[in-house]
Amino acid sequence: MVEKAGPRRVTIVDVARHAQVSTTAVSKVLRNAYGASPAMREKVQQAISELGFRPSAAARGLRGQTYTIGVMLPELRNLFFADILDGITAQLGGTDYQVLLAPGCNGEKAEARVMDAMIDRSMDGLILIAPVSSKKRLTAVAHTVPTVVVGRHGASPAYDSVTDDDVAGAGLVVDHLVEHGHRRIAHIEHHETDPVRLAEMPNAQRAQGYRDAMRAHGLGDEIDIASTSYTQEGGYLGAKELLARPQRPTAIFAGADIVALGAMEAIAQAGLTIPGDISIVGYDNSALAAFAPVSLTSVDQDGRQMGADAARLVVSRIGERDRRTAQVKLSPTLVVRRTSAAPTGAAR
Amino acid sequence: MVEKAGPRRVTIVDVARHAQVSTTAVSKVLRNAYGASPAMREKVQQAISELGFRPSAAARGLRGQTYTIGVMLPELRNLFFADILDGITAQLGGTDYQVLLAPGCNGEKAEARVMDAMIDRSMDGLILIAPVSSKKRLTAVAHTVPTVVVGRHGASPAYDSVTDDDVAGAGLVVDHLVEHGHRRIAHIEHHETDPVRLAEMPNAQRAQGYRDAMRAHGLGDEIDIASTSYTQEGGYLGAKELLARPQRPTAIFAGADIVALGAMEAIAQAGLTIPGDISIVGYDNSALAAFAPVSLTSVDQDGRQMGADAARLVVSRIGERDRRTAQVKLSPTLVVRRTSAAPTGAAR
DNA sequence: TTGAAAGCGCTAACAG
DNA sequence: CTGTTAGCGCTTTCAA
Repeated sequence: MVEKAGPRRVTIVDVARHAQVSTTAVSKVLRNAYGASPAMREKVQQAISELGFRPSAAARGLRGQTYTIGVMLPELRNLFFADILDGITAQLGGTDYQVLLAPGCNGEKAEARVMDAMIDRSMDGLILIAPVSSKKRLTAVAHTVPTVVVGRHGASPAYDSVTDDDVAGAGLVVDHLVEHGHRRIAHIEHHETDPVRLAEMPNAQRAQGYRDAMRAHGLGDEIDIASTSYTQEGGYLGAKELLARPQRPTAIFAGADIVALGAMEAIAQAGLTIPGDISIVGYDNSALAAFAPVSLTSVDQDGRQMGADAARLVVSRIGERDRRTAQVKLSPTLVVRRTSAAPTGAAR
Repeated sequence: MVEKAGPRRVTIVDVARHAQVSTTAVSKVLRNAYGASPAMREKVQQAISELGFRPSAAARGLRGQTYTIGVMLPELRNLFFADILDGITAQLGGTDYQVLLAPGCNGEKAEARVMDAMIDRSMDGLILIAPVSSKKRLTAVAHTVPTVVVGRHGASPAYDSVTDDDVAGAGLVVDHLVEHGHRRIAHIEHHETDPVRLAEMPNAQRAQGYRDAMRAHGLGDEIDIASTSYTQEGGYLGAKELLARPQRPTAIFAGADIVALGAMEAIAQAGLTIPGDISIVGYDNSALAAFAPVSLTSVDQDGRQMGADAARLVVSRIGERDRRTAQVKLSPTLVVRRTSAAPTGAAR
């Protein structure tokens, strides 16, 4: 039998009556606010636990905070995002804040819908991970609610940002491959045309870092980019394209681990071996890259740290909305595994 | 410069004034409720879009619905859950409901915290994916808010449930391996002692299905189970244990894809090849299993369908809270890839 | 069909 | 330090 709806929820009024104090007192205890004697706190706490009272976030949201942080991320299948989330939840673990995330925010339209939904629900702060929305849109959102943007370059006066140095990361990859004697190093990038995003999105920065590093090594003529997307399919198609060149590359730098996986599929289909015939390096050092059967050389971004920084910043901004914005920039490292090695004589 | 907080949000009162009607009328239009003429609807809709009004979910939650469905799932790294989520969002795409999920709910304590958080936020319905909480707890939650439990066997009068036939899935695996001539087929299970969970959790059902199928093939004496956990590490340790047997198995049935990955690592470390020396089969057919370098034979559960069913049920229960509970049970299929084959003479 | 008015549970002025 | 009271933005009786 399903009950029609249990006994009415315990409210702050019930607690106040039970503790023989005013609702204000209860409210103050709830928020650890100033102006409540230890004795009063004690009494109220006891009443709260005796009645099993839990404050309604909806009601709180109408006046004050909801103690909710919204996290928007492009997709759940990218395991790197899970690291960021771990960092966020770890940082917020001891606080009263609850993290909620919205799935399926790929594309500008879906992002708008999600950001609106979070604002409608009176969330106290937003952490936007690798958003593709226009800067104008992000700025508008940040003016409405404390916001931290993760994984997008360029300082904003409206929101804090946490990024990894993608130019340096791409440089690490090229350096590593050149050290092993590679010269024909190709890159698979996420296609980008919008000028703002060309400057701000990590994918564009990685492509730029690749170009810079190639030139720094005197390999400007060898620059070869397949422009697809940061998906498994994009990696597959990009690698197909690169393998069809008259002189195929001896190494491919994929802009993301998932792209590297697609590329590995294409390479296997072409009957080539990794790293015998061709080396491949990814980006993100997601859990995937570490899996034994994959063992992908990749750039590590310390997603946990990025998440922790983002959480710290958003809480700080909730407390002080008009402090100047901060830009946190972390340094990547290269994790060498089995997919990269010196080119063989034949391929060379 | 960060603005102190933009101009006050547009409220239902502003809309009513602008459209020259009552707030009641606006509320009715918002909810598509009975009792508003087409002309009135028209006027109100226009005012809403002119002012860019968006209803506050916090305020709505105080009286009516919040149009929010909460999804709780054990972890983000299991890609199978992403499929379920896709099904949920696809099903809810056309409706007014917004899906929000809470990360990091591993363990009974974390689950309790998350379920409470969702109830505190007046969510209209909950979808709990593979929860480990006690049945009593789940029942209590379901009495408070419409709830659908996914991936847990056993009917409840309090909540609807969506499961996949795990006994049948395990049977498919054993059948497949036996057909290829395997006899020493081992299993890595998620350790379970709680009697209720032994009957309800998918992991226990899979182990049971494995035992049943082995006996059905007259291989009762060959039953060999390593009891660890459904994690990559659990797979690694489980495989190590199985490989150390005097007579090592020729095939391992891992209870989940992630477990299979850990096992593959242990197998590679032992200098054995897959499927030459040992076949391995996973469960979930997650995106991971399909990756070229992994190419894992696995049981497919159609997570999208499970998610869609769960979403449909929760919406239906929001509309009709005291209808009898439903149990949806889907049938799994086996996807054969490169990690399973006939045992070689030597190993046999 | 429409609107006035009374809350939902909580917070924040303000008074005592 | 404590309590009274007026809303927050919406939904929902209940009259008109």
